[in-house]
Amino acid sequence: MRLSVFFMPTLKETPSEAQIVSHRLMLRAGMIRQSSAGIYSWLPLGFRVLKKVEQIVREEQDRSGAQELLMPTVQPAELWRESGRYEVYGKEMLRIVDRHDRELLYGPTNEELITDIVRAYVKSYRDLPKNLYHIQWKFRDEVRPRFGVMRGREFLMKDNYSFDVDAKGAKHSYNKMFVAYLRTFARMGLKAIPMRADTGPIGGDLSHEFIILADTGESEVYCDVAWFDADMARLDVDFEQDLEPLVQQWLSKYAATVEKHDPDRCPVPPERLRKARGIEVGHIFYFGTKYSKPMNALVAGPNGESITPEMGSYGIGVSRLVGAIIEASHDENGIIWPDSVAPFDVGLVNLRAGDARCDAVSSDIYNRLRFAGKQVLYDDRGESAGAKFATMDLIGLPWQLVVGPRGLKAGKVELKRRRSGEREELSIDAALDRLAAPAP
RNA sequence: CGGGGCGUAGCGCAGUCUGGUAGCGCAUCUGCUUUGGGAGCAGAGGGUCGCCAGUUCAAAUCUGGCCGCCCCGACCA
Repeated sequence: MRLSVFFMPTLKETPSEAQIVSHRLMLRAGMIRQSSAGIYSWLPLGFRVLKKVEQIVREEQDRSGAQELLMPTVQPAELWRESGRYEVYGKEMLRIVDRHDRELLYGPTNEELITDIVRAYVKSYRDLPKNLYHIQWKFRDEVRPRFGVMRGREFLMKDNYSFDVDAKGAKHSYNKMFVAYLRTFARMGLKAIPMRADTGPIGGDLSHEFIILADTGESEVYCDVAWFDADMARLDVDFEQDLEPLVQQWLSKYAATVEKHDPDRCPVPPERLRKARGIEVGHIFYFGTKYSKPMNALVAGPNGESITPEMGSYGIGVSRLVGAIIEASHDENGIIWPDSVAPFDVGLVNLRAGDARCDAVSSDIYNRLRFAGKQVLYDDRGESAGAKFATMDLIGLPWQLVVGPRGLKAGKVELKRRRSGEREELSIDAALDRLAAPAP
């Protein structure tokens, strides 16, 4: 993409409403635009990141054996009356009346809808287990939306729902998501710590929140110092094996949200315990028959008896993750995208747009990189060098490839790694080879 | 919902107290000169001062009502 035509309205100054760094940087980089409180448009740069985050979530869900479907944003009130949540949910749920005076709602979550689907078709214990998910926009009419996409009213969420014949099966489904979540966040370069969590109004007795430590986080948490240098490397596991030992191994390092932390019963000695703040990016629940029972979602058992499936639900805040990644990865000059979610792989900077040689070389590099499968943002504008570098640093692409007249005299270009700031003078071919290689 | 703040050009702000032709910086447009870390000069365009009433010869400015946004708290799969 040529920057001269790309719709990326960057700002030199920080809009006054933005309080935290991720919100400020998303506005300055032209990633989002607020439409009303807690509701945003995703502009091209931001949308590219959102789609990459979504795709990683999708791939790891699929890898775990979950199946993707898509449920609507608007749901009938009657399903929520069946579960009893229509009255309970309160003003946070956006309620709508259609032209026939039928009561609808904009879905804040989908337990009722998925349970309705499953009960319609799943009639035998042999059809279980099932784990179905979708990635869909949700609306929760938060009392006080804030922090940009971190606490919006409309937000993109991956939510899935497991149905098992018994508690043992449900625990396995839970563990599969636990491992899938560790993999998902690790791929985004995040350290998301699984913490014992309150189950809240969703009910149930087993729940973990995946939390990224950050001073701007809204959750108060306690954890073992061991987490601070824990390696969150990806786990290559067979999801069908017994995952309980692995999960327990991860849970052996203490971490809990403030609601679940009991100072008198904490297993971690005080000198090893840290109080911190964090951003919740995922939450998994096992809640048994809380929905299957009132909604009468029954399957036949081996002896013809009725079995009420054991359920769990598992959420990842996809749009929130975009902000959370920035909170976790930035410097004073701007965003530093992890390679896996960067909106482009390479920023190509033509320092002297209009100069025949610089234009020709830049254009050639641009094409060669694109044919090699790289996503390239080519700054072909006639701006000053300082403005170009500032823009590139702000939007935080993993690599910057700089073409300028001074370097070209020696046949060299400069390759800069955004994360480390390391710069190298290389021949054009060497620079292209370096970019073709897997990231360090 | 309680407390506080703000609303003036795309962004950041001054002007409001003390009523008298709507300003500054950045951004945008034109021209020339520039270009290795947010360039210079010259010129130009852009605002029903959130909305509605009221007071006044005259309202961005005073009064009342409404709307929106932000912050603290309560709230929060």
